[in-house]
Amino acid sequence: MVDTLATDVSDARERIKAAASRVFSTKGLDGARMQDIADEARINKAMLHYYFRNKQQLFEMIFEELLTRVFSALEALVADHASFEDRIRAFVSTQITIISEFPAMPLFVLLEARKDPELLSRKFVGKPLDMVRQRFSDMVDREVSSGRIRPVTFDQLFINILSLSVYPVVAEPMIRFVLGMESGAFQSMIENRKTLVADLIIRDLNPFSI
Amino acid sequence: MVDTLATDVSDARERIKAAASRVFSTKGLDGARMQDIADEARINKAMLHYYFRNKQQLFEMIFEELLTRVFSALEALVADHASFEDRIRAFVSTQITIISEFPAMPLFVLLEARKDPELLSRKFVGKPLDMVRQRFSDMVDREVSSGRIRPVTFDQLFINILSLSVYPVVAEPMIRFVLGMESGAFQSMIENRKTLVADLIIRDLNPFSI
DNA sequence: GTCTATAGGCGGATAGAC
DNA sequence: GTCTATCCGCCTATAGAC
Repeated sequence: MVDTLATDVSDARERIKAAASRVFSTKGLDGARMQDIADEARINKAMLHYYFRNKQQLFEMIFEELLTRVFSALEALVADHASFEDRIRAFVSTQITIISEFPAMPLFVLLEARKDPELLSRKFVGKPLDMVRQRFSDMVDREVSSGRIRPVTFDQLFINILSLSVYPVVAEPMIRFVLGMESGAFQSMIENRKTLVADLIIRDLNPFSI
Repeated sequence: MVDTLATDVSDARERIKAAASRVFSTKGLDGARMQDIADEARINKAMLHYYFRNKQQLFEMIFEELLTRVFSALEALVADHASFEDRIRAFVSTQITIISEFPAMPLFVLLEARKDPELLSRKFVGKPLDMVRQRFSDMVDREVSSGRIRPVTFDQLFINILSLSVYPVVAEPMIRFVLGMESGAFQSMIENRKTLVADLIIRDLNPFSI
């Protein structure tokens, strides 16, 4: 076992990061207790400060790693040579899968980004985000000008896809409360959305719709 | 001035509630400082404890009032005698307007609801939520069976409307970062969505779409 | 590297004068 | 009702033994 990329659960450092992901993403930065993270990682509280100088530094590391995963999903939009439709289907499905793993993650990311508006740009300078956006934006424009989809702005299309994919997972407590859903029903509803959302988006882009 | 319903800003109690709304909804329950709320309300910290026994009680009052406003918007869905389409348009527009006033509110509502899963049901028992849902659900079913809209489940329709309306406002920091938007551009984009989202939903319900 | 014990401070809450 | 001063617990962080 010399796989340096694999997450080694026996490694304290990796256990801490996994524990911190869970605790931060459910309780937020302020609500999280170093003791909670230590317990979750089956480690002494003092060891947290041995591996990571302080809470803020631990948080920023987790923050960055979570977002890197999310952003890398964007590459499904430009990476391979699939059709426009298939790219959207892949993106929706990936996005829902990732968010489902840490459903509260967008909550704390957005809360912290609001408290510290520079956080995002501080952590993600020089990442290939602009390029991905540009390429997907161009792709949308090509589809529009060739008449394969109806005229839409890239921005609104992107926001629609993200909203329909991410929000339902994040808003689980509210949705289950308002619609009176059990946990199982909620989960299969989310599962359905991996295709349902893509269907909606594709249908909406059809140039021959009303 | 004997209007007991109007919010009297000279009344300390009302100033505190307004201040607490702002502070809680931007910093969350744990991140909010009683001192911040006191400053924002231009009042002494001790007075907070005079008017509201403790932080938790102040929080629960704000929580309940914010959610009551959101839920009451649901009544746009069933209240008057407008057409199905107009009800959806009214609901989308109202929802975006309310959320825009306290954009971070869903963040802290959802975060707290996750930390304390009983919170929602504890605070909202006996409210006319079930009735509104039932009436709107029936309405959807009638539209479907009469062939005026294509077959959809009420649940997924509701979730789509909510996601498209609420999430973009909530996710402002992320959207502006990824799409490189200035504050002004973002706001007019949101304003556009008041009709754009309704258009999308209505178009999607058309039984003669592809 | 691991752990115990403890420092140190922040922030919620209260006492008590006015 | 309003304010100052202060208490006290909780939680981050570190010192220091092993």
